[in-house]
Amino acid sequence: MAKQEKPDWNGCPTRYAAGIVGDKWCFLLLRDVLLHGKRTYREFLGSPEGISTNILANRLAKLETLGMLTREPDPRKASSVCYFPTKKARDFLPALISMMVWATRYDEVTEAPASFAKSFGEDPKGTIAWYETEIDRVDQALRAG
Amino acid sequence: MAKQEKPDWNGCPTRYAAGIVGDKWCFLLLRDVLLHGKRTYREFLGSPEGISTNILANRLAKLETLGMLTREPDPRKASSVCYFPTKKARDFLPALISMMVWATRYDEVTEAPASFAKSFGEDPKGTIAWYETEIDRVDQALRAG
DNA sequence: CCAGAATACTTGCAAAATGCAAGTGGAGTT
DNA sequence: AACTCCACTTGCATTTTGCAAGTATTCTGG
Repeated sequence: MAKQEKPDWNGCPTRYAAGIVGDKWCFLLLRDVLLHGKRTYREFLGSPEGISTNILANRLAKLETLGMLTREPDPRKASSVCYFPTKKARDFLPALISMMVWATRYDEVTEAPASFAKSFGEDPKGTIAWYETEIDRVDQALRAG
Repeated sequence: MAKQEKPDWNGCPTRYAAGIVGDKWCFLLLRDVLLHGKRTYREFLGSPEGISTNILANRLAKLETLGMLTREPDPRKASSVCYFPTKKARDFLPALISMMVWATRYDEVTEAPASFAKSFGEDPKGTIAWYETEIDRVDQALRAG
């Protein structure tokens, strides 16, 4: 009557994060949504990494399924679609910024100014709040039509 | 005489991070090294996600190339090998913990106790210092032979 | 109202990455 | 000398990716 050992695939928070962020394209899409104010398919396609159209469609669907994005018609134009970050995605901001701070330190060709890491180190909450405000600005402008 | 536009593949810190962490297996190996004190091939193989041997070898080499791990003979046994986290890897701890805090909030079957996120929220530096101490303990014990 | 452009995808296919099982080679142990 | 343990490597079938082309719906200008 030994208790069934299930393969330990649930429960580990790192593994949970890896399931979402442990994919280059999902990771970069989150950057585009959270940091660069991108919301449409066309904007995502325009990112310098050059994601291909089928992969983009696949990852947008994945991120929607995972509760990171919501897919809504563009109020400005019915033929267009917007992907908005959910609260779950916005709450990922501190982790994303943490990774940027780390990368800024170790990527010798980084574009990010040293002041970025410094300001986050001095006032993490303020830095995050600033990005949240930017997200609100973009989304409110869009939803207003 | 237009200046050559290079495809903007360098410089973005998020992209730099994505190049390392935007891979499920690298991500989980960093967890094993930084959080679970694993150092040998055999220990990594034992993780519940079940990485296969060729992929493990490939990712260990990748992480070594990226300066996240150093490969050294095991002082206890010359036929064995240890992978130690570099400073660059250790400096990734805050980001990793940030992601765990986020995952703990959104993974409804998380194993992590609520107290974990709470203690990190109240004293992030202390939490990170605690993990650093653990890493030192493991590595010093190993290197002592 | 209609031709052409724009947007958000889908499809097909070749190339690359992955997962699995089995094998290799060297050191330690009996 | 035989056996075991460890850290990989190899071969091969399956899956995922990247690229190019195509489709359906919605604007836009004349």
